[in-house]
Amino acid sequence: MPTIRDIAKAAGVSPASVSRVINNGPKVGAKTREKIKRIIREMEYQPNANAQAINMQNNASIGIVLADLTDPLFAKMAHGIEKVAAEQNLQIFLNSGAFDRASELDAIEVLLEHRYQALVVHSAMIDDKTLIDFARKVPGLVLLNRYIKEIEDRCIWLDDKLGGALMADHIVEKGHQKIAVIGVDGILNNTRYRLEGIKAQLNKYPVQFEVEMLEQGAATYEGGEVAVQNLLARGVEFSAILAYNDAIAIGATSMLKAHGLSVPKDVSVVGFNDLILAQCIKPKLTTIHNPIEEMAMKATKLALSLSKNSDLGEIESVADKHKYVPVLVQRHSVQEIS
Amino acid sequence: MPTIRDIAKAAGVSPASVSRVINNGPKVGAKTREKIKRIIREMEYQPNANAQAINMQNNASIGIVLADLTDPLFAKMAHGIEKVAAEQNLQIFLNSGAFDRASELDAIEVLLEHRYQALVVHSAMIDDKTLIDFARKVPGLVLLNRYIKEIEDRCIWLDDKLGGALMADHIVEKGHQKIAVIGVDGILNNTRYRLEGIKAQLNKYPVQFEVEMLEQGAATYEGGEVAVQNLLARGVEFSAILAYNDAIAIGATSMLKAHGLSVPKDVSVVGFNDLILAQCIKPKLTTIHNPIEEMAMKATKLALSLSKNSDLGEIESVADKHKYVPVLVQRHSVQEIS
DNA sequence: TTGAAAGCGATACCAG
DNA sequence: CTGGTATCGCTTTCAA
Repeated sequence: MPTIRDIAKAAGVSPASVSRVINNGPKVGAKTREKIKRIIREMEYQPNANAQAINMQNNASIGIVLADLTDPLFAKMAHGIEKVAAEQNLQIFLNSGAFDRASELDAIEVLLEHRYQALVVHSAMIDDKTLIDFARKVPGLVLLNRYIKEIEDRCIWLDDKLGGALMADHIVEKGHQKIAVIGVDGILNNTRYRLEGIKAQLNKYPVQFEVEMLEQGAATYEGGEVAVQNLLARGVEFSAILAYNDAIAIGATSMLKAHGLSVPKDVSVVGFNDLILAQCIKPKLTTIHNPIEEMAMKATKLALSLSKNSDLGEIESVADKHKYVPVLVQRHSVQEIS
Repeated sequence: MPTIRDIAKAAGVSPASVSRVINNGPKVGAKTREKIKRIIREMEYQPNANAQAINMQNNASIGIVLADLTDPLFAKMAHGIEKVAAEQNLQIFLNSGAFDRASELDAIEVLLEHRYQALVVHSAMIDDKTLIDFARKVPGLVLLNRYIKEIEDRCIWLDDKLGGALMADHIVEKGHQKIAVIGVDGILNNTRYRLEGIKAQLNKYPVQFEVEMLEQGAATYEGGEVAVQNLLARGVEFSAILAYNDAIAIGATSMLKAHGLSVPKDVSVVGFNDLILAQCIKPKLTTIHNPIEEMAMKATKLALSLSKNSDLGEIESVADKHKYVPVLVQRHSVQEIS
């Protein structure tokens, strides 16, 4: 693999000139430039990005950490990030954490060791304190889909509480009183906030939320199945289910059917996220739209601008610009009852 | 950000010793080692991976290029790669191509510039010739989900022709004669091979494949919808649909329903890939299982071993180890007719 | 066991 | 315009 010096030698110039050509710098004669370009092509020279990075004291591409590649929400996030990266002609380096604290930490650390200046982090398992430390240390680090008060100007998050309230509101308005909720295990705050939203909203009506109505499990199709199975096994009565996400909702639907219960006739179901999945099944799922792609784009832009210009004081209220609002999408999995 | 020299100074030793400690090298006294470690922790020193890479002439992590992050198959691939990366305690750097020749090329190029030695590439838009060139140049490059004869020892692929044959076989055995096929646009060979498999198998029966039975479109849910719409609009008669993938199959199913046609009563549908999606819908989709995760794991291991040991001659027949076989999964979207 | 010093591949300043 | 060269942060002989 030829180096810049090999090229220089072959072209009969100095490495300095070659470097100028590589970086489209000025101060190179037209013929010299052409000649160097030719040699570069002929020798199939490829600049060593590591050597470049070591000099420029930074890494131009943008680094991403995602909690879990198998989460379907991931595709939308990644897509959003990709969009703005493409716009700016930047590469993205993605390092996944596989839903495990140690590997999430590892992923961030590796990105830092490579000196990426703009970091978009979607962490599910790392505690607030550690993330705050990282954020303080790295000006271009932005947290996607997570809210931490102390560094809210570095977070892009969804108003999960509102999301929960939206679900509760809708289902109560449709006349439901016995409402089961399927949440997920883990330290994610999303689930906690959504639950809070649900409870708070329910309490505004003469509908109380009882703990036995809550089932926790995995955030997957299978998780939805077992949750319903447990609910049924425990003999709790319900005419509606509010699920933590679409996959759970769909798993729940399928298990209900297996038990002879039809959706929405016998049980209404509400999902969350509004992934494409929600529109593929019958009945089409009523769910909460999660603008995660926009959020990802925003996070990326923010990380990029912070990494370049760490002292650019934000004037506007952070909450206005960084908190995104979920909206209810009515489809056919909820039925009005008397 | 402290450098190795800062640490050395603070510890009153030479950078050489610090380097040895960082790399768990030998030849460092126990107390010296401890002292250095302490200082490293205190000063929050993080080695500069770029500087390391420049010296070691290579990049230990493994690089991945994926054609399109939004493809659901991607999650499974990524997961497979991730699994073996985690086993070996390696990081993965993913660079996505967004289904566009230029960005796929870019993605590979960037990875090469960073001197990643092990590369797993899932390219959909780059032509054979270019990929062959890359493969010749980079010993640790492996093509996932693609077959190129000239470099078949560097490819991990699915027997798409067999996949097509499996579909055809099953549907004909169930008594179908009028069989529509939904393929996809683009230069992917998968679709071509599957189609060949379908045709070849059909021809073994007294069932001819007619061009008007073929519809091409996007490899998505929406693609399936419009394909069915076109089929119907063109007035072609069919009792079965073989789809390029599950998403298309599901989109097709939904559009059929919209036209008052029920699956599998009026029309049988067969998908491809066997993603989780296939089991979430009603009726559960009969499809071809695609062992993409295993394939991804194999590709990763291969890339890793090639990058380390480029002259390790493979003894076994490549085709036996690199060609994966699809298998039919019968569920409920196909009905026997007389 | 330790340190001095020569690279690794590229950039950029300073002369010419 | 062009070239020499110090430098970036780290690894790795080679001596001591």
